[in-house]
Amino acid sequence: MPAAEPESLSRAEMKVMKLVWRLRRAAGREVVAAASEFNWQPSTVKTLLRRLVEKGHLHATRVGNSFLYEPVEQPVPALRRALDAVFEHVHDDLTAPLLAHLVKKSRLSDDEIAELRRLIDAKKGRSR
Amino acid sequence: MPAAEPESLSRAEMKVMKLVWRLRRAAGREVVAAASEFNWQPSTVKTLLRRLVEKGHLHATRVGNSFLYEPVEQPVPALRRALDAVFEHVHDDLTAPLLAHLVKKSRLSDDEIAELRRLIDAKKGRSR
DNA sequence: GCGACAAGTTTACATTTGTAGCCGTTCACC
DNA sequence: GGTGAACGGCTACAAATGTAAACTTGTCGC
Repeated sequence: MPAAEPESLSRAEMKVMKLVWRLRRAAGREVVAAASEFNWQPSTVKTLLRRLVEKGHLHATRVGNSFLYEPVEQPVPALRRALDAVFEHVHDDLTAPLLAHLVKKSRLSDDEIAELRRLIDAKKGRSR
Repeated sequence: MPAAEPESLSRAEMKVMKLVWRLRRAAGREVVAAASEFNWQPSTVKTLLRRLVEKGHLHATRVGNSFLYEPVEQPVPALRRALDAVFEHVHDDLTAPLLAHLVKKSRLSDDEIAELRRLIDAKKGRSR
């Protein structure tokens, strides 16, 4: 059987996932600290962490009296799905302006720029 | 005073907005028809349309016994915000793979490709 | 061993969201 | 002018979400 569709993340849950991804893995306390950025009370963060574990997005291992939380999924695939959702059901005509926007505001290294350019050139001729 | 932040769209509401954007403007009945794509009952669509009007995302004008719904905001700015939300709080390192993914799956015309390429080249040197 | 503190667990609760039924009004046609 | 099909309005309601206080328990220093 194929892996079950990952249960979808609410906005707040997504924010927590991003914190954990940024920390790569973290004790509850660290997530709470990082979440001060959103002005959330500790209990709020705890609730979100618990829900994320329930939904299978985080894996928690007991360490002493606290938990270490680790993302079950890596950020890139997860964010890719989130992006795909935005583009879903959107007419092709809108793709270019949106991509342009993202490219403009992105911060990329020269290598990344070169790679991206290669990808774009590869599309030529195969265009719509 | 600056325009109030547009109230955020729920997932279902976003789907309806995409339908209306696609139709450019539409009578309730047309949206209902288009929404068959999601297997929604007519009342469901009605509720969503009403909420979107309440939230100020759609403008409704009576025409005979029905309404004509028009998007208050154009799709590109709205979708841009949605995309920005995905990238928010995400480490720069992840940007390139995500952009690459989007570029790969995008369907672009040769002109659009050329334009995008110009944008990318413009970033060179100014990179991180 | 005891108390203070920290971490997790339980419970709470208003709001938003997803999903839809039913009712009243309005047209269009007979 | 009556009637039925359309259409919007009102109401509903369970589940998910955002937000957090209160409670419990484990731990570490004294």
